[in-house]
This record gives sequence, structure tokens and C-alpha cells, in this order.
Amino acid sequence: MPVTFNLGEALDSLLKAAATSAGLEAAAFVPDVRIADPRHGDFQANGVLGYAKARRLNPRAVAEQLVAALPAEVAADYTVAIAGPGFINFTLKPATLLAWLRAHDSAAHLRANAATARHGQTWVVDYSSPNTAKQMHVGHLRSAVIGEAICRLLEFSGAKVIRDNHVGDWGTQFGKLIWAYRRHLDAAAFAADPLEEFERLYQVGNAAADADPAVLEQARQELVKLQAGDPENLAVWKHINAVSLAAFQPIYDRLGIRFDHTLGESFYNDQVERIYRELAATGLAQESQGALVVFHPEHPRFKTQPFIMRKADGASNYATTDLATALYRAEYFHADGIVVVTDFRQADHFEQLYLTVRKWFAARSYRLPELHHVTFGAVTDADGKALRTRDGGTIKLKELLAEAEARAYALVSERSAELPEAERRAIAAVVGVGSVQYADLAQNRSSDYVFAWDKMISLEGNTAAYLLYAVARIHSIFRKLDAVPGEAATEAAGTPPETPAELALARKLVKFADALRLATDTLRPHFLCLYLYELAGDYSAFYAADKVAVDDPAVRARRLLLCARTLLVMETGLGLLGLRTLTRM
RNA sequence: GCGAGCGUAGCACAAUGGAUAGUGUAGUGGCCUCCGAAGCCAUUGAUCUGGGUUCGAUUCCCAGCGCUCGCACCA
Repeated sequence: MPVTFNLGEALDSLLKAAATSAGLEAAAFVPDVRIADPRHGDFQANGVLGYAKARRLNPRAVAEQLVAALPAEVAADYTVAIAGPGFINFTLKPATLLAWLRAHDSAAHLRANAATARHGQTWVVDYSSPNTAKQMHVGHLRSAVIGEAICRLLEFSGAKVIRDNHVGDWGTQFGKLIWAYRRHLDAAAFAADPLEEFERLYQVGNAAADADPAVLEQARQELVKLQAGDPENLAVWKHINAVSLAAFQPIYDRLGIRFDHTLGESFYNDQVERIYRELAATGLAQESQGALVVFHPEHPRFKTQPFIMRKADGASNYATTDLATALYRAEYFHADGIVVVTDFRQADHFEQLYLTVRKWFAARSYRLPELHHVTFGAVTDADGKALRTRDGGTIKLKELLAEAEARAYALVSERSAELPEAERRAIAAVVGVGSVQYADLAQNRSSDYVFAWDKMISLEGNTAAYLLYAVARIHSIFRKLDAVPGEAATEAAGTPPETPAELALARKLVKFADALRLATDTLRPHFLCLYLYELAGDYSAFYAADKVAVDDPAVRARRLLLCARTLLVMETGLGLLGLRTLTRM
């Protein structure tokens, strides 16, 4: 019989069908299948408890009816038991475990089976989104790392994903910056580090404007000229942006990020008139204190807190461009879903934005995509304060990544001194960046995250290195036995798992599908991290308990199959998180 | 003031309304003539307070307390 990728979902369907044939009110019955505690089984159906209680029935009796109505294939694949007040427990039989492992024997097969949930859908993911003319700092890391993982998860579930870097390239800061750029550019400093020089120039312009009203006026004029399309200022502005984006690229390269588009705020400049017109025409927008704003009377706060979409001076702001951006993504990209990844402080803005977009699109009969604002907490130091350098400055992302790599290099040199230096450097690059990425991903994104080098790179517990170490050990076994993962002869000779450690590992492997679904549906990559960590733990326990390189060919084949499949799932899962893997470390 | 997020062992975290609340670290005690000990095994220790809904609440609702953040033209 065919083995489905997501066994829990398949059970859910079978239970619904059984409810009908058992004469239950099938429409009202929700099987509620979920991963069970391994002590109870692999999956459990909790749905009969609520169903029976609501109808004053005996839950155990209902469960028995339901189990009796299940097709024979379920009894062939699972040991089924009714337990406690009416839980139905399903424990996979060893032969079923083997069948699943055999059916999912390559990255292509995993991908093909996973890529049904969002087949044919288009999702736009807006992440990273730094301001130009500034360096990326630690605050930009979470958006980039979480956003990239979400892109990969959505792609794996079958969606076409459009990665859009919505850079802040059109702020009022450009007046002062252009003023200073024209007068105080240090060519040598610019050549050494353009972003550092832009930041210095902005500070020079800012200080000069503070000190001298004439300078302030000149800077204002520079901005007016820029916004009016003055060719010279436009050229300077374009140069600043081009240089900034080029300077970001090495960081994106290290994080494995490639954007499809970099449509910053300036891209929407010529579309704001349409936004004003349409929101005024639909009656959503109104004049208030000289500004054009949207109130939401049904909302406890936004009935009085305005969504300002045109300032009193007539200028647009980020509400305007975000409205235009939503429209562009719906009209031009035909997005079925939009995901914007920013920190939680922008929650109010996006709540107002999405309320407005929903009403606006409804009024114009535009097709409304799913709108998601993926938020994440602050990165703090051990005292819970925003993470800063010792002198109070922000921590630059490129320095942070360099330090991660340096720490990883020191560690690998200590643990694996026998490896050639070039390889230790290469390992440090993977472990260093991966540790930073993983530390960001492994924690539920809603909460603040305490940044601590020691926890991140110490390589114990739920860290990238622990997972990469498990992967490296599997590769090491294959090297030692002069074998290749997934070899046909070995796979064919593999028999069902037998020992407790083999069974625990196999049972964890088949739950990859559920972890993927959970992480993707909730847009929370930490569910996948948690799964991979547990998988690595089950593998390590298996590794310690059951030797692979034994003489008995049947036992060896059985265990090599488990090694090959663990490797496949680990490498696939880590790849979805945006991490690279190693064969030695 | 109004609103949002968060509150789980000493510390850092997990738990899609389910069974005895899981893990790491720190502590304690074991395991390398044996595939990589960056590992494995065992063990001590926790749901902010008070109500409510539910067969069942860390989870949902209400009220408090604490921390963080947001609230008229920055993004």
C-alpha cells in the first residue's frame, strides 16, 4: 500500500471517514490527531472526548465504535489502543516505519511530497529591509534570518516565493546627507568603507544643521530638489543607494540570501497619487489637522489613533508607500500571500495598514491576499537591555559575523587540530554563521532574545554545532565503511528497526512532515529547529547504543539505512533553515 | 492614560486545549583497549497572583502585579 508523507494528516482523514461509516455526526466530529508522547504511541486522536461529552455519550464507547469502523489498512500499519478517558493511540509498526523510510529516500522525493500544500500559490516575502546609507546592525539580523527561513519553508510547501528587500531608501535624512556628501566626502575613507563614511557624513550634516540655521535650510533645499527630480541630486542619491546595496551584498552572501527584487520605498513614489485618490474616493481617508488620515471606528484604539497617509505638508510617509506596496504585490505579483518580517514595535502600524488594506480592497473589489505581519522580539544583553557595544553604539552585523567566525575557528582548531588550516577556516565559516542563524531561529520569535556568545558557540544543547556534529558523525561512518548514503543494495537489504534506539530514531524520522507543516503554517521556524534538535538527540542516543559497523550484514544494512535517512532529513531541514552543513568538523 | 507583547527550575528556553509540564546549562554520579566524548546514560529543581470557561488550562476569557515596547505627521 502507498505510504503517505504526512501520516498524521492521513490518519485524520481516515478517522473522519470512519466517523461517517460508524454513524457519528460526521460534520461535527473533529478527529484532532496530533503527535503523541512516545510513551503512548506515535499519534493520538483526542476528538472523541469533546464529541462524546457534548452528547452525554461514553467516550470510550464512542472510541470503540470509531476504531471498529477504521479500514483494515490502519490495523495493518498501526497498533491501535484506546486509553484513559477516550484517547485513541496509534503506534506505528516496525514494518510501516521501514516502508515510510524507503518511500522517502531522496531530497527529491521529500520535496515532491511536501510541495502540495501551497502548490500554485505565489507568496511575497518582505524581509531584511535595511535603510540605505547606514550599516546593517544586529537589529537587522533577525528579520534577514527568519525571513529567509520562511521563504525556504514556503517554497518547500510548493509556493512560488518572491523575495523582496523593501529597503528604506527615501527618508528625510537624505537632505542632510547630500549636503554633507557634496562638501565633506573623504575619498580615502569612502574607498575603505563607504557605509562608514556615509554614516559619518550624515552626522556631519546633522551637527552642522543643528549649529547653523543656514545649513539646515540648505539641507532642506537639497531634499526639495531631490524630491523634485533635480538631476544632480538624483545622481548623488542613486550613487549612495547603489554603493549601499553593494556593501550589503557580502552579508547576504554569508547568510545565503538572494533577493529577487529590491523595491525600496522610492520605487513607489509615482504611485502615491493613486493611493490618495482611491482612499479618498472610497471614503476611508479624511482630512484631520491638515493631514490625510484613516480612522477605524470599530477599533478601540484606531478610532482615535490615526493612520497618517499624507502629512500636513503634503509629503508621503511610510504608510503611503506601504499601502502602495500592498497594492503592487497584489496587482503586479498576483500574490496569494504577503509576509512582512519586522520587529514587534511596528505591530500597530501593520495592524492599521492591514485594516485599511482590507477595507480598501473590498471597496474596489481587488483580490485580497493573505496578509501576515511576522514579528519578532528585541535582541538584548544579559540585563534585558537592547544590545549595544560597550561604548553604547550599535553592533555592526559584519563585525558580529566576523566574531562568530573567529570564535568558531578557535574552537575547531582546538578540537580538530589535525585538520589543515584551510579546512578549519571553511568549517569556521559554516559553524560561525550557522550558530548565529540558528540561535535566532531556534527560539520562538515572539519573545525577546538574550544574546550570549557562550551559549551560541559553546556548542552544547540546542545549537547549530550540535546538529552539525551529528551530521558530521554520520558522514564519518559512511567514510569509514567506504559506503555511500542511499546505496540501492544496502537499502534493499534493510530490515525493520528492532532495538529501542533504532525504533526511537525511526519514529522520529517519520514526523518530519508534521514539523514542516507546523513551522510553515505558523510561520515559526523554531518548530523545525526543535524537531531537528530532537532528531539529532535520538540519533546520538542510537549512535551510542547501537554500533553501525558490525559484522552481521543484515544489522549493518538496517542501521546504515537509518543513518542515510537521518542524514537526508537533517541536511534537508537545516537547508530549509538557511544553514549549510559539513562532512567533517 | 490607552494599547500590545512577554512572565515556566539559579540561568536560557520548549510545550499546535490533552495523559506524570519537556530540554539545555549550572550541580551531583556513571560511560572512551569499541564507528568522532563538540557525545551518551542517570539524577536534583519550575507554570507571577486571583477568579472564570472546559471532561481537561502553561495555553482561552476577566481582573491585578512585573518587565519591555507603541501611541499625530521618523521608519
